[in-house]
Amino acid sequence: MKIASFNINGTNARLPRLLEWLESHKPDIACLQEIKTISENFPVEVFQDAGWHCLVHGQKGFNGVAILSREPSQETQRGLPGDDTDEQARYLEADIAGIRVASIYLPNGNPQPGPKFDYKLAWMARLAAHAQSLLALGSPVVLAGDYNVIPHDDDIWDPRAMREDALRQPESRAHYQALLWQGWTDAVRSVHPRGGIWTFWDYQAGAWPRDHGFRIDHLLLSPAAADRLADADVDREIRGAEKASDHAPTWVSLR
DNA sequence: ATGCCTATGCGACATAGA
Repeated sequence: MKIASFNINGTNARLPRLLEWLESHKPDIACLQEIKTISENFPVEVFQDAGWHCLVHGQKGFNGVAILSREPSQETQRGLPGDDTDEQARYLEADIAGIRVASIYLPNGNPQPGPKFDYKLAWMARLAAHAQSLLALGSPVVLAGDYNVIPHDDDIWDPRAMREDALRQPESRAHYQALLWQGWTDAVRSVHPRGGIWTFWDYQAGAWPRDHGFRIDHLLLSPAAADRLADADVDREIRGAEKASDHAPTWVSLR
């Protein structure tokens, strides 16, 4: 059972690349972020014709998450609980083949300090509260998404880079670490404990050819899911394609 | 010290991303 997280940076701009990756790398479940479209305009028929079940939580212009799966999905949550005034489409959750799976697009938080950074930290606190309730299920849960957090200095090509950025602030890292202390396993970190794995390369300044990347896309496993961990990695070659997203697909394989 | 790119929206530049 291969579960992937992929920030596609725009559905319509990425559709051919996305379909190629689904066909060639064969995830069973693909959690998508930044679909950048309202749900009505997500090309559900295209994916259904290719054999995928679709759940979509979109909004106009920005954000938006979706879950594609080979087996049928039962939606369990749309939008992150804890703030009825939050209208940003950043969380979608479903039961698929006996596994609870979430697609997460955590707020970027720049510029910091400021209201966007405050929103990010508040969102992470809400995520922690909901994640705690998911752990109480005792069943396999995978929280897959773009967390917009660089967890460690060895998760970036140069620890001095991004120093003032919301993605590597101590507060952002502390909220991420709090999730791990709840009992979640960072799948890629577990398989590659020495770091040096990137999931994002900026479009600017030749970041991809220079391999100036960092790791912000994560798959967190509940204990029952971590017991089944077989492998985890990044499909980094996808980043080198024409019209690629600035993120690469990141995945975990469960027994 | 700054901008470098890319995608979207009723668009001819602004906003957001990370």
